[in-house]
Amino acid sequence: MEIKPTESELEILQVIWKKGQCSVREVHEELAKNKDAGYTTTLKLMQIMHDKGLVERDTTSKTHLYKAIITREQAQQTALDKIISTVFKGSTSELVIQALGNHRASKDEIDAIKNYLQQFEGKE
Amino acid sequence: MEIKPTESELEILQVIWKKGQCSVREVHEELAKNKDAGYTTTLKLMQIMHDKGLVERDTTSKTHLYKAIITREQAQQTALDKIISTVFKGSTSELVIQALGNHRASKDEIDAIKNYLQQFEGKE
DNA sequence: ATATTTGTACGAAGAAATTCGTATAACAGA
DNA sequence: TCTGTTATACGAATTTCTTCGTACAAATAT
Repeated sequence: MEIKPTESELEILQVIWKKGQCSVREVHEELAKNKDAGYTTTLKLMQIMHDKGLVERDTTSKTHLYKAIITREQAQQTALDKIISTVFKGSTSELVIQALGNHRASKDEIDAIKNYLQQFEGKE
Repeated sequence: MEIKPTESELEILQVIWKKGQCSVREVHEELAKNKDAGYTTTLKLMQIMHDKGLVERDTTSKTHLYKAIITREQAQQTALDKIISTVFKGSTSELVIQALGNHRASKDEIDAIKNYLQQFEGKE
């Protein structure tokens, strides 16, 4: 099963992931902070996402509540796989280095990564 | 100036980046290995890319030769920026860790990264 | 009770990306 | 020369994504 949320769907998923569960209204309010689109646009997108199986919803009360089916990790993986193969020639390390180099990762971030890499020590 | 190649444009750019310069035919043959689309489709896409300023071309001979204007690094950066903001909550380290964790980077890749991180030692 | 607000459903317009057919020019070989 | 091949140009159909208007049901307030 192919799960590749579109750009707009990803914006919506972000809100749902953050809140855990929410109504169209909540998602819309959140998006409205940065974007400018009508309420029914958000509604329609969420309905489509439901059709596609990206989200599930609780329709017991009038205001439906949406939850994500696809996890943030899955979406991250899909996104990574795609760009690693399309722009990084399949090289994970190139991606990592480019990410660290141009995004000026903070000391904390660098530390987190160094720490993470520790676990590979034994395998060398 | 916004430079965001589409999915198909990226596939084409990959070939051009690899070969440095090439004809529509060459790009098409390369794409045909994995994909199944007509020659004129590739041609049309490359013409559009030219209109958009993603590629430049030498039209002195009958067979036009295309070169990339946008560099692989630019495309990498654009792609990274996008996914870091849309699925990684703005966190570069999360992206790095996810990339290392799920792509089973090889020992060589891990080494390359560790090596790269050395340069941050002084800053700690 | 009835008017207003708040919600879903859904068709369809609009925009962007992709695909392809056809016309036509340049070239190469018989 | 004329025939087949290889190119580009370009209009247009298709598909996918996004946006919005309108209809109508449910809840709320007056």
